[in-house]
Amino acid sequence: MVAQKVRTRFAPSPTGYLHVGGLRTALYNYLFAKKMGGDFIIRIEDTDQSRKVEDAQKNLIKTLEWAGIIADESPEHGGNFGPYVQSERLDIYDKYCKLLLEDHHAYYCFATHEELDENRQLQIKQGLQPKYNRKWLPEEMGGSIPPSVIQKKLDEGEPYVIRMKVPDYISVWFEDIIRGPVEFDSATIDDQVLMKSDGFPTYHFASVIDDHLMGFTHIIRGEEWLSSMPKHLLLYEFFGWEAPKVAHLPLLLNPDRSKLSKRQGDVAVEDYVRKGYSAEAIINFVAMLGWNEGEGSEQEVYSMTQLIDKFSLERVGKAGAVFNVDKLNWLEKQYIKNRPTEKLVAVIKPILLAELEKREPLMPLEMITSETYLEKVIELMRERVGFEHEFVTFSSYFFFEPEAYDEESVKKRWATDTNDLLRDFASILGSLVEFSAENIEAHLKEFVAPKGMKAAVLIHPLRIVASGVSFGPSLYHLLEVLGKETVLRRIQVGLEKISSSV
RNA sequence: GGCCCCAUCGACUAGUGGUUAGGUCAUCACCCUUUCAAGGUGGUAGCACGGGUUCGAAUCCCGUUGGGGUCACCA
Repeated sequence: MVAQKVRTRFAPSPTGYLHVGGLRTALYNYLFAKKMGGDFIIRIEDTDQSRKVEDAQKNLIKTLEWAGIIADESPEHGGNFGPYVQSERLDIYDKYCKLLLEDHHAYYCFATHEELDENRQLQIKQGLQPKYNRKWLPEEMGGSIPPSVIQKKLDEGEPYVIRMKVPDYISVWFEDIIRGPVEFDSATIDDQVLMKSDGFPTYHFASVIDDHLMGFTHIIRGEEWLSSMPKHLLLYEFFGWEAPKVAHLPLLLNPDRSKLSKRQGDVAVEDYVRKGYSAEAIINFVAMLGWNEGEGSEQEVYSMTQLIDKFSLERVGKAGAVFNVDKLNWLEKQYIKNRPTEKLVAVIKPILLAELEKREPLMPLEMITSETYLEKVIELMRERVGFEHEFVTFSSYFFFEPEAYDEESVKKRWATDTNDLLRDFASILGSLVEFSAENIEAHLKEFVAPKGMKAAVLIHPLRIVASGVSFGPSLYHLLEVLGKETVLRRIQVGLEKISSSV
């Protein structure tokens, strides 16, 4: 037998942003499909019209693509199994629902919301599991409603839903790729609504039909679906279809181990994008939340290609994983450290240009926006920033004059003779022909030595007047990159501002 | 509450009967150093508990506890 081509799907509902948990589900589906040489498909589950959000579909797909998860078939790019939006497949669900009705696997239910609620309350009060009481189960299916009554209601145009009839006294068993065998008693399964009164199918019904029709070989989804698996299995059985293999992923957790939610931090991928995390770091991070290569591997940094190469569902863990931002931050730094300079230049330049819309530099515009200048800034800063945008925001003194001087540092580093020293050394700097780090260092040491002072007495004040802050790259290199003109100006300005405040 | 799933350092995890229980993040100390990073070295820290099975259990079985999910005309 020729193995069929693997097909997996990510099936979000267009109700808003892409959740990081959703990103991981999509990623695992994608990795598995690509690893197996198969296809990854995006399907939109918009059967709840009331929760539909404008543009959500577009944003979902856009965000996935930003992350590097490109679908082989999707509502945006088409494919041979469309339409890929469930609201465009209504006639299909109708057709299959009729089949179920004919085969007595489903029945009309005219119960009102009030009735259902009442019933539920009663059952809860009695300590029972809330379940539909099958009041509308027709005679021919073992219930008490004669066909004529149903027909009459139908003729009168009474609103109704269609429910599946869960067989009594059976047990539903399946093998989860991640969890192994799982078993349910049919007594615990409700007669799930298949078609809602607005004519739309429920998730359970639509996804089973689509998963079959679209030819998916593997269903990889969150653990929250595990308990509805038996319903889906029953539907496959009703239709006589072979069920796809399933894998239920462990959930992503808050630091307090509850299900990952807002309130305790950001859950939208877009939030992390906005903060400046890169696709590589987020994908890498999310991939490791629940999966690892095993076999003694100690690799932490994986590219998408490597992930595809190494991924396997068998190595996905069973327990929920806490979304720990510390490690994400560390990964982001790893990527910045190793990203090619020209790539960083390309990213930083637009950020700088945007900043230049808001702030006026004193340094020559051509200079600070030039590639060679940006390359130097990157060289000095790449091991000191946590995000790409920090090349501009965290070390803005490479582009703009310091607006203030860190008070505590001034207090700590300024002695009575500091201003004089600074002034004297400025004139030495002014006379330098070669304004290089080595040369600056040599002259500074020469200047300080005969006075019996340590270089630090000048180094720290110089850094503060040059940058406004007490931390940063090597002072000598900082000065070199800034250039003589800027350095002299900043010393001058710094002396004025600081002496007036000290 | 019923049903289902899960359980190794604070976090992510390696580990599938015999290991000084390993790695990474975080944390602490030291080194490097003009600062901040980066880097280096070292440290603190874990098998939830109780029973079995076995010569021997983190590993297998049962129970307890704890956590989570789910019980909608939402997905």
